[in-house]
Amino acid sequence: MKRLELKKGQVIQRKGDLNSKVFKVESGLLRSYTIDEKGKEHIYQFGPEDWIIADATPHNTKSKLYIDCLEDSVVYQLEKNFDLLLSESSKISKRLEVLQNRVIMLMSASALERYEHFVDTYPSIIQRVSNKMIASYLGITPEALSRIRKELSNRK
Amino acid sequence: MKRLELKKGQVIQRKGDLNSKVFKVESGLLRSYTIDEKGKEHIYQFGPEDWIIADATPHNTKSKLYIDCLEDSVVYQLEKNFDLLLSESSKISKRLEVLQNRVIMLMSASALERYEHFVDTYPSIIQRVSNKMIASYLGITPEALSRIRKELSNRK
DNA sequence: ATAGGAAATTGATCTACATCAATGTTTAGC
DNA sequence: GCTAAACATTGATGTAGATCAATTTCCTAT
Repeated sequence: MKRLELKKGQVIQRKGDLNSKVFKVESGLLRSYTIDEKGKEHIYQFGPEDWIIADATPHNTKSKLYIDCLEDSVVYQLEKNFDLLLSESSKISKRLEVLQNRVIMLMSASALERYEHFVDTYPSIIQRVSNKMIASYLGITPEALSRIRKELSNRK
Repeated sequence: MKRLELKKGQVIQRKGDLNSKVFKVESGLLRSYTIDEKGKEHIYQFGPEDWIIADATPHNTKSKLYIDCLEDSVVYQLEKNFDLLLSESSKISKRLEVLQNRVIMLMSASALERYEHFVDTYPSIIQRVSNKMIASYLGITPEALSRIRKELSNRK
């Protein structure tokens, strides 16, 4: 269990890397994301303090996600030995819950609804990342997000 | 760990039920799904033999998913005591992997690409469920799926 | 075998969001 | 404090997939 002090912008895992690590965030903010064939980024998860960030592809196969730091961060790097992870069982069930909600939102909610849900669920993250990144997490373009935000501010 | 023999169509968990069970499929086929405000179904997961189906909302809160049987099935019902689940650690990592792929596909792939991916990944399920259900899993309408299938058959 | 109901298909139209392009506004480094 | 680059906003236009409606095909139960 290695302690890492990381700088904003630092990439700690690349798509295609052998996937054997799990990162536990002590402070700061990480994110995991993919880049598709058109070069577009899709943020899969934000990882603020106390969250776990990892690629879920099988142990020691090529990872599908990049992981980098959105803020200066301190993280613990664990070998992706599931025994360790499993000792954090409440974190796992939390993770499954978050993922389930994410899939349900992506399948059934409009971009506006997904944004409202995101704001309600992760109010602390909103302040810390760009709208471009929030758009990427929601699966929409920054332009679409800008219009949604305008629409919401007009309502009040 | 209770053994249940279930008939096709039987609903074993409803949205709003107290969520404390995990189902392990011995034979047959289950599915979990939500119903949105417009009454539209969105299939979250198929559960063929040897899969685990559960709602990931926290233990003993109201579940967000319905679970029912698409075929006559035999399942083991476990209390959602994560110790038990955790003893199945490879299943958990598999589940996380599947979920990760699902989110990535939903965010970044077209309906056609998602369908091709589904066919490649779950060839055995295609034969066993209606196109309507596959559409629901992919997050599209049956009409859209019908057009995609037509397009694919024309290519050959 | 047959009737009733679900599922699938097809066409016409609509709409949410993407894309492209231009302009304004922050932010970070020297 | 200035400059360059990244980010955000706005407008115009395009498009994938939704919706609605009408058949047609397939099941299932009697």
